[in-house]
Amino acid sequence: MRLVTIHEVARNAGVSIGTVSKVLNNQGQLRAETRLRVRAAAELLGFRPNDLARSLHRKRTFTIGLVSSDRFGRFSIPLLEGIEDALDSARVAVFLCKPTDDPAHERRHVESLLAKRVDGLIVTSRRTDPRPPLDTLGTSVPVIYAYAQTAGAGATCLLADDEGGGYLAGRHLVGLGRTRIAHITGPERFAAVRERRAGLSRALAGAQVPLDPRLASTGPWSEAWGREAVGRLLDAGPPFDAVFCGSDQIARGVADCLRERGLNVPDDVAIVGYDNWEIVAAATRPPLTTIDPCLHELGQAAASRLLAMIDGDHGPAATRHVVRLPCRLLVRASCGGGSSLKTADRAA
Amino acid sequence: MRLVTIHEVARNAGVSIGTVSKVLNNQGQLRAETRLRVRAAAELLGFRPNDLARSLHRKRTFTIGLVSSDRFGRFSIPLLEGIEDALDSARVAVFLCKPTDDPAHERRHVESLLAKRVDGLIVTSRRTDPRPPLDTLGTSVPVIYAYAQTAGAGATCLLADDEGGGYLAGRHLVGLGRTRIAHITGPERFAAVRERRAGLSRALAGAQVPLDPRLASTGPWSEAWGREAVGRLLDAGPPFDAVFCGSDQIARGVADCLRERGLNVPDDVAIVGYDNWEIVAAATRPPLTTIDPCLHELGQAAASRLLAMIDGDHGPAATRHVVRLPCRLLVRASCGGGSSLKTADRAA
DNA sequence: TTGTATGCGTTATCAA
DNA sequence: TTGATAACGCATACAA
Repeated sequence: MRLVTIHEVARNAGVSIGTVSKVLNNQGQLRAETRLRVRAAAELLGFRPNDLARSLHRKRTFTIGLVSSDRFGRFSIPLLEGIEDALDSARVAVFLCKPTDDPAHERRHVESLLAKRVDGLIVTSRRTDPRPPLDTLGTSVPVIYAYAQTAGAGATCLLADDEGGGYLAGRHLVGLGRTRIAHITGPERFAAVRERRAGLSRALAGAQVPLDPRLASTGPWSEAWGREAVGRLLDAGPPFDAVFCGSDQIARGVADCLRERGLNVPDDVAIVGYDNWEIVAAATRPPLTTIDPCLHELGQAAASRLLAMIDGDHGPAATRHVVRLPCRLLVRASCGGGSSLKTADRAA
Repeated sequence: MRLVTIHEVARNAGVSIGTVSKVLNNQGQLRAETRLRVRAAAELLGFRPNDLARSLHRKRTFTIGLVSSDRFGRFSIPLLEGIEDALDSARVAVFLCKPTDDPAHERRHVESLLAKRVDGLIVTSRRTDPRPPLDTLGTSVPVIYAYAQTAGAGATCLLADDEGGGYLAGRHLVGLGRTRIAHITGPERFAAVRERRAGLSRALAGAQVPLDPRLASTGPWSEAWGREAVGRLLDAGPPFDAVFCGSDQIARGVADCLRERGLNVPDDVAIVGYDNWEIVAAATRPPLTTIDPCLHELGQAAASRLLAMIDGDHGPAATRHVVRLPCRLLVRASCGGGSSLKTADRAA
């Protein structure tokens, strides 16, 4: 597949390659007729410039690398789409790297991306807990952590505001008049678990609603855990009129168990989930009011920021820089009140 | 971030760039001592060859482009991972393109990928129904369709064997002694729906078990549809002792409804799902026996095949070439029998 | 055994 | 207004 070069266009148009280059890049002072002739030739021959040669000369490739620790999961998709969204309008392409938690493997990937002279790197993860800093092998490529965090100095990290998310959920529930709020969530070791709880606490404290520790339980991120935990509360715990769940999956388990025990959601118990994992949240009976971490926006923000860094705006240079992006409350039916499908509310 | 070039390595080692190149590529006849010295210099300076320059010279970039119609979905993830898997060992990187169903947009993406001189293209989709052929803009880059299909001549398409999947499900159910098998699936317009049904029919026919048309219903790909459809059958249909579902989501709805109506799965009714969407299939009560379309393997196969095409093996040249990859039956608890978690069975 | 020179496909700087 | 020509960073045939 021998591709046509600028030389052939030049010959065909009866000009020099310099002229062709100028025409194609809209530069210099050229006769209009010449421009037309060159364009015609390029069109005719199906000329498409070679970005390799181009990038070799300019100092940019208009590509970036995406390296993920952990594996791809459902969180990756909105993130990815957000990233592509922002990058696409800037006409930059992204190299995808199969995620892995093996440092040696990651290193090889970075090596390869660097060899391809990517303009920047985005690091993503499934978890929001700190990971070791990405080894950029002595280079100074701009790096941004999206939905990932590292303890390294000078790192720019974009995260969802878990504390704010917890706050939104709590405020919504107390606003609805609920006062006995249970909290069923994931393993304590997740930063997200602790932060969301902090947000919930803040909201309840602000409304003088107590947070009963007997109504809080941590366990696996699963439906089964949601069923089990709420079942235990029903059997042996103090009464409650709402449950804030650590994930939509847990919330789903909670909703199923409550229904099977003859309780009505939201009349007897209101539920707020987390993640806005559409396919689960919308299929739950009743559909879940949930906290949307806005991963698409997070991806966009990360990409935009990276582009800015590439363009020389190194921001607060060499300063650790963690940004928390606001979550959104998405109201469905599981809390009653607004049966409006898309009422949104931003964190303070 | 001025990167060190081969010239600086040469100067540092006191040799010419030609010598450096030879050392780094293990070519020519060089004194061992020279090799060592050059390697040391390269190491010291942190030299990493510029793939752009390299690719400009060789006729390969060791990159491929992934273009998807439709949007990313959960099917994309295993497919993607499979692709990366195979590509990674061949040290080729992949450009990801934000999926879209807009032809103009797609064209722009291809344009950009071609400019970057990708060695090949993989087209993926969410649906298995034919899509318009990818416009490669007059070039002859190798293209392969993975979990996607096109009517164009000379296209190589890799698909999951839906007919075989339906057959596996049917054979499993009749093997378990079920004789009144319902089929609740997605919209008729999906090729996958029709083919899986064909496979089911073949299996039942082979066992002289009738396929009662009153027990077949098509509708949306949703849990709600699963509940509704099986509910209707319970209310007004002929009796049945098994349900083959078009997706794990539908199967989940079916399982939930049956349980709520007081029926036991698998004792009263056995269920086979489709997709092996782990997070749904495993969380269902009881966990779903399901057909795994083996998307990871499909991705791997597509990538390997593309690599072969790139290496000059154009296969049955200019011949339409559709390959169906076998599905796998994954036994969990929803059919009873094997409570073994991972019994696998390949399609004939 | 090593160095020189040319090409890969562009862009950009000068001359003309 | 246009045309040579030198980078860009590397590979390689050929010369030394």
